[in-house]
Amino acid sequence: MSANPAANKAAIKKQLILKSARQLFSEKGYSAVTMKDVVEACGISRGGLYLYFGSTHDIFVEVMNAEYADSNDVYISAIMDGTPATKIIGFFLKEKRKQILGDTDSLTRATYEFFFDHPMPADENRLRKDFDESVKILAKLIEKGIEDGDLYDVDPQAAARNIMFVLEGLRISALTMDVDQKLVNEQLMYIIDSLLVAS
Amino acid sequence: MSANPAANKAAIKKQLILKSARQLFSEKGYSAVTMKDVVEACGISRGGLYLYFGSTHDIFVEVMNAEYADSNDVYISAIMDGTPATKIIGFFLKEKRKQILGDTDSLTRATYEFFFDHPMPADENRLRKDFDESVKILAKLIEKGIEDGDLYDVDPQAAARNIMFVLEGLRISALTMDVDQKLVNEQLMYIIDSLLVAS
Amino acid sequence: MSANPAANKAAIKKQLILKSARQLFSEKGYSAVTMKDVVEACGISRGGLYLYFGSTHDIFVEVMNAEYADSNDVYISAIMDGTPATKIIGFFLKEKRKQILGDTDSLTRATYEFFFDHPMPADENRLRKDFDESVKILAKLIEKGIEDGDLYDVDPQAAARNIMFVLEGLRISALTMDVDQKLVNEQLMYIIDSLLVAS
Amino acid sequence: MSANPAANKAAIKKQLILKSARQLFSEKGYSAVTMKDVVEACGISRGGLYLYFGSTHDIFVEVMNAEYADSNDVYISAIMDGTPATKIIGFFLKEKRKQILGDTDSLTRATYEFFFDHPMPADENRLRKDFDESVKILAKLIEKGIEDGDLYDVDPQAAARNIMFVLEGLRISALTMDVDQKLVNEQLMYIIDSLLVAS
DNA sequence: CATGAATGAGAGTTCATTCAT
DNA sequence: GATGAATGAACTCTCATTCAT
Repeated sequence: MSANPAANKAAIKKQLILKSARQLFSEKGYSAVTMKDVVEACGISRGGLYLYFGSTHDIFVEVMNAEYADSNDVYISAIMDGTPATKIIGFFLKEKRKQILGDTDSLTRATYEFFFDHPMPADENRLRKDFDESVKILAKLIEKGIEDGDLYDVDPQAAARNIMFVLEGLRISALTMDVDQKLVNEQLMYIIDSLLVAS
Repeated sequence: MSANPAANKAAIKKQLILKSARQLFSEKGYSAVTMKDVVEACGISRGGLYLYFGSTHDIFVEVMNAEYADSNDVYISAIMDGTPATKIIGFFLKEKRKQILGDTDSLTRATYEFFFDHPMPADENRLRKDFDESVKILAKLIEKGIEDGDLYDVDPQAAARNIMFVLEGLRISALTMDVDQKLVNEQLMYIIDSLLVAS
Repeated sequence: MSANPAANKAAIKKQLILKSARQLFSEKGYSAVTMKDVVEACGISRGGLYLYFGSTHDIFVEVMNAEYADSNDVYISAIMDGTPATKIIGFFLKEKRKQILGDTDSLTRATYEFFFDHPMPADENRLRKDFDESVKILAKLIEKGIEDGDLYDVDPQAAARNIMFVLEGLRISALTMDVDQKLVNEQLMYIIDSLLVAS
Repeated sequence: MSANPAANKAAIKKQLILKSARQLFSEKGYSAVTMKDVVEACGISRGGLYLYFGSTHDIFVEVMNAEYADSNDVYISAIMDGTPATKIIGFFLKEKRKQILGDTDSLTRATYEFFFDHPMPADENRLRKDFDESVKILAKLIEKGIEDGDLYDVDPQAAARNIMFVLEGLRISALTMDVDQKLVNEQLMYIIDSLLVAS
């Protein structure tokens, strides 16, 4: 298929680097990872790495781009399928809960560190893009839920953002404050209770 | 006047170091600050710094301890004074808002970085202690507000934690996601609206 | 010619380092030699040295291993050749005498210092191994000398060790006590006189 | 008695320093001991130490002078008392044996290190002076032993030096080569056997 | 005299980055 | 393209030595 096998080989090598680097970033965060670490982790030569990436910054940008790729399509589909909005919101929160608690192997810490070091305006900011994407979907779900009479009549946008900020708060707290499962569960319950019309 | 002028002088020097270091931490975060940076910032000699602190870790711990000292007494007093709970909550949120937005000169980023590197159980964790302290006060205020008939009858503890997680979410987002004043305002409004009994 | 030129080059570099380091150790002893000294002595870069050796300890171990390599084979051969034991013992002592007196360029001091700092059990101890090796050969020579009727009938083992301790005593004394050639000669004579059957 | 109590106080302080320093030298050798070590060991002030000694070199010289003070008088007395020379030689060797094996708390290593760093001609050399002193006494004892018909008719001087070099060899070997009690005993026996006329 | 804070030189070590092969 | 040896800057930490009090 490929007209340029060499380019292909390069792409494969790049993927190898990114995979090893991702592992490192998830273990040590962003700033603690050195080019040397990456070289050792992927068994490539020192000079070789520089053919593909000039810095850990460049590597992380690509790792991050690969990471945050359209993981929200599933909720869109569910709406289309006619699944009740309340149920989908439940799924959504459960998914986020998993991310918050099972933080092994996640890039959360590295991503925060990266944006500490490289502040970026909202429209170029991967973290923000992801946040806004989730807000959009959540708002849509809440809107649907209100239409269905299952949820209180709140401002869907503001409510969605509110939920997302709580989740963001839980996420950073899980990384820094020894926040445990119980607290996360309580908050998810609280969120749902605030929205759900008592039946 | 002093019974021990030498100890006093040492204390003054320590304060000088802590002050310079605080500045650095607020500018560059925790892990980017080196002992060399501190030395240069406070104009003392290389070896001199080591007389007082053995590592940036040690310095930061002291900076942090000095920072998070009893900043919540004011709300307790206000309750005693008979100020309406709703009004105090307003003050409380306005204060947090200032911290979230005016993040120049704050240790937020450094503190997060520090706890990334040094995970600590809740009972030794300055960040968590501060969080819990705020929760306690907020819960008390909400309870009072409910008694006064100004607030909906929610679980004060969970509600307080919910608010704090939103604030925490706003805080990390302000540092990493280019979250602006408008969004913060919106969220504070949303919080208040969720609690306040329509008059 | 070489199947692995890169490894070869590395080996050459290592040899260069070891040669410069050996010079330093022989001049300054073991503990006074710093990594910086070695770097400057062999004209490579600071970081470069660390590619090959992690510490002066590591360097010295290799220097020492290279040094004390099978220097005693010659006596074995001589025995085989049928040279009289008494004559070989004479050679042996003359050789030791040269080492004791011409102590420029020797590792004696550095070796002593090294074992001061790194006490090692007999079976891992290069110095001891060398000592024991010499004892073995000397004992064999003495045994032969007794058989030939040239030497008194002493315990060859104990006598060999006795000679070696005298030599060791002369060695440390030459380094620390300004022991001169005359004294060394006297002692070698004394040793020989003690063994040799008067003809 | 003292006309100058101040000078006395100074002398006491000096003794305190020397005592602490001696301990250090016996533990860590000569060159590893720093002025800082001494300051900490004797609880004196940093500047205070410099009032008495300008360097570890100066301290060690005094420690050494105090150490090697006329410890051989006892043998002289014994000769006068009419104790048989052979018996006194036995005592002498037993004493040396104790020094060689029980090397805790001894300055042997430090002394060797010191003379590595500061080679000194025989007539200013404490170690050599001590050696020669022992030789003198031993020679006298051997001479007496020969007169008494207990010892073979050897050159007392050379024999005495021979014994001393064996002892010196055992001493350095005990420090560097894991030489044990058995070997030391063997050598002392060998020495005695070489001298003693079979009865 | 005595103190101990302060200085600054110097050693160890790690890595980003380059470059000859 | 790919390699990995080599460089040198940067940082950590320790001490001998001085000096104001």
